[in-house]
Amino acid sequence: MTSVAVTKDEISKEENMITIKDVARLADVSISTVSRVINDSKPVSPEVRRKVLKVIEETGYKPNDVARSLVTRRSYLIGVIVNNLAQSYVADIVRGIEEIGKMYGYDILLCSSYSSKETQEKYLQLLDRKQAEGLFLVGNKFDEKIIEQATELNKPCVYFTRDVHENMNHISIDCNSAIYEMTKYLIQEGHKEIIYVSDFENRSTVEDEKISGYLKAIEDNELEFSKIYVVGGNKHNKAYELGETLIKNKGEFTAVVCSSDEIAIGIMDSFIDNGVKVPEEVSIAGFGNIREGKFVRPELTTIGEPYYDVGAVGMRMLIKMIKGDKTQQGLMELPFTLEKRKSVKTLV
Amino acid sequence: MTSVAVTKDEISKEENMITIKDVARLADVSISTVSRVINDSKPVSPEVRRKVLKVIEETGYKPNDVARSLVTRRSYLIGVIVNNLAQSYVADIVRGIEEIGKMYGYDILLCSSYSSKETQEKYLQLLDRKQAEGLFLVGNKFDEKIIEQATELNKPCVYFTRDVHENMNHISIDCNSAIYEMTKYLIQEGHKEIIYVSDFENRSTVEDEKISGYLKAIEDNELEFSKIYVVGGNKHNKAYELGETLIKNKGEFTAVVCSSDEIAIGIMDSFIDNGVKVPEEVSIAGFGNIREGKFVRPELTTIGEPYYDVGAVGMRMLIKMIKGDKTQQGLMELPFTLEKRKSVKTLV
DNA sequence: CTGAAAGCGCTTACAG
DNA sequence: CTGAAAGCGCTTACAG
Repeated sequence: MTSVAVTKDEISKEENMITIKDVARLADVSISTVSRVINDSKPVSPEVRRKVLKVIEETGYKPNDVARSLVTRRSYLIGVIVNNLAQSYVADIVRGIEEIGKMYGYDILLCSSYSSKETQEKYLQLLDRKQAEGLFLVGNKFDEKIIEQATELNKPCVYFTRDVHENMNHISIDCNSAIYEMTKYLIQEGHKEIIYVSDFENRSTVEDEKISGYLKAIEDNELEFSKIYVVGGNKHNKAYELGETLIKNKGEFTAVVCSSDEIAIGIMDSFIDNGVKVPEEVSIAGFGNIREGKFVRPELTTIGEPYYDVGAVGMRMLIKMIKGDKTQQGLMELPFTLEKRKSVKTLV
Repeated sequence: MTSVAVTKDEISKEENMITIKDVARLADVSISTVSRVINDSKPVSPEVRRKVLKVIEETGYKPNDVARSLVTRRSYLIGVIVNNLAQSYVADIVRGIEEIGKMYGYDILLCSSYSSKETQEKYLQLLDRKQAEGLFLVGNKFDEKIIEQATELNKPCVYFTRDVHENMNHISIDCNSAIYEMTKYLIQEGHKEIIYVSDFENRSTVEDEKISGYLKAIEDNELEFSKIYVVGGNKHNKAYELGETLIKNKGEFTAVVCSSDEIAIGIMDSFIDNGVKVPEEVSIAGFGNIREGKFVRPELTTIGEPYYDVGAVGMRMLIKMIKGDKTQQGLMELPFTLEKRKSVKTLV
C-alpha cells in the first residue's frame, strides 16, 4: 500500500465549504452574531464585529444564498423568457432589465424559448420551482394559454410584446402615433402616394394600431391614395417576394411604410436586386430600428424604440410590484424616435 | 367597522405556498413517502403513489427547488458571464449552452459585464454565493485577475475568448488555419498582393496565431509581397480611418484579409464612401461571420465559426466536469467554414 | 449587545 | 414498502 501525502489545500478543494457555524466557532461567538455582522441587521459591539470580520476574511467565508433564500423566502431571481435572444432588440431589453436589477440585487434567470409553447410552459414551471420573484416575457406574441399560465403563477409579470392583452403589464412605445408620425413625415417630404405593408403572420393588437395610425395620417393630410399590402409568413423571404409584386405596380406609389424593419429590408433588397432604385424611385421606411438597418445601403429610415429604457422601466415596475405596490400595474408608453436616414427621398 | 368577505381563493393568493408537509397530511402518509414519489427515488406501493399523486394534482403542489438545493447541494445553476450580449455571436453561443443545459436540467444565470472588471468580480462572487455549479466566460479578452478569481472559485469553468491562457478550458476554431485558408483562397483567386489588418486593441494570443497563419500562407505560396497593418482602438471607427490611409496605397494590394468582420466592414465602408469599388478594385475578407456581414453590400466573405456548436460543446464539457470527469479539460477546436460571398473578386 | 432555539422545505440514512 | 428523525446553512423572534 502506498500512502499519498494530502495537503490541507487539496482537501479544501474537494469538500471545503466553510459555513456560518465554522465562522462562529473560530470567532468564538454564536451564529446569530455572525449572521448579524454579515447582514448588518442588528447592532453588534465593535470588538465582536472586528473579530468576526477577521475570521471571515481569513477563511474566505461566503454566505450560502440558497440557505438564506429558504428562510427569507426571497430568491432575488427574476425569470426572463425570451423568444429569440438573437434579435438585437431583445439583447437591449435584457440589458435594461439586468442593469436595473443589479442595482437592487436581482439576478436574471435566462430562458430562451424560440417561440415554442412547450418550452415556455416548462420554463414557467421551472421558474416557479426556483422561486423566481417575478418574470418578463419578451417576444412578438405569446399564446393565450401561456399568458394564462404565467398569470396563474401569481407572480409579478411584465410583458414586452406586440400583442397586448387586457390586464397585461406592458411597456412599449405608442405604435399608433409612431406610424402616424412616420407617414406624416413622408407626406411632408412630398410623398402623396404612400402604401403600407402590414405583417400578417404576426397580426396582433399592435398591428391594428399601426394600420390605423397610417390611415389617420393619410386622412388628416387629405391624401387621396392609400393602400395596404400584407406579407404572409416568414418575414425576410416573404417580404422579398412581396417586393417583386410591388415592382409590377411601381408607378402606383412613391413611398412604402413597413410594419417592421425586417419587412422593409426584405422589400428593399428585392427592389435593389431588380433594378429599382431606393430611394431615387421609391422611398422605404421601417419600424423597430434593428441593427441591420444601419448596415443596409441605403441606411434605413425607421422608428426607434428605446429598448434599453423599455427594459429598465419594466424592471423598475416589476420591483415595485414585488414590493407590493399594486398601483404600478398597467400599460406604459415611452417616447419613440424618428430615425431619418437615407432610404427616404425628399420630393419637394 | 366594516367586515370584508375574504374567499379561500384570495387567501391562497396571499400566502399560499403548499408544502410537502401539507401533501403528506392530506394524503395521510409521511413526508418521506411524498418525497419518494416526487423524485421516484425509492419504491412506493401503487396505491400509496396514486393517493399522493392525487393530492399533488388537487393542490397543485410544486416542490421548492431552493429547499431541495440546500440539502442535495445541487443548484443546477450555471453562470454565464458575457461581455456584450448584443453581439450576435454571443447570443448564438448562449443558445448552444442553454439548449444542451436544458437537456440535463441546468439553468442559466445570465451576467452581462460589458467588459467591466468590477462587474465581473461582483458576478463571480454572486455566482459563488448562489452556488452555481459551473461557469462560462464569453468575451474577447478577460483580465488576468478575473481569470484568477474565476479559477479560485474551484468550479468547472469554460472560456469562449480570443485570449487563451494556459490551463484554460477553451473552445473555438483553429484560427491559425482559418486565416491560412482564407489567405490561400485569395491566392487561388489570383491575388498576389494581399495585406493583413490586425486588431491591435485586442491583441491576444489568438491574434498572434492569425498573423502567423497569414504569413505562412504567403510563404507556402511563394508570394513576394506581404504587409501587416494595425488598427488602433474602437473597431468600426478606427477601421474606417485606416481605410482612408489604405486608399493612399491603393495600388499596393488587391486584397485585404481582416482580423475581424467589424474591421472588414469598417474598411469596406470607408472604401465605398471614397469611391473605391469593392470588390472590383479591392477584395476584402473578414473573420467571424457576424450577422451584419450579410447585410452589407457587397456581402462579406468571411470565416464562419459554429457558435451554436461551440456553446453546445462547451456545455457538454462543463457537465462532464461537474460530474467529476477530469479528462475533459483543455482546449477543443471545432471546424470552421469559409463563407465565400461577394466581397472577393476572382482575378484569374 | 448576545445566545439558544426554532424553523424555512426539503432529502436521506436508519430502523422496522 | 414506510416513517421518524436528523440535518442542509441560514435568519429571527425570544429571552436575557
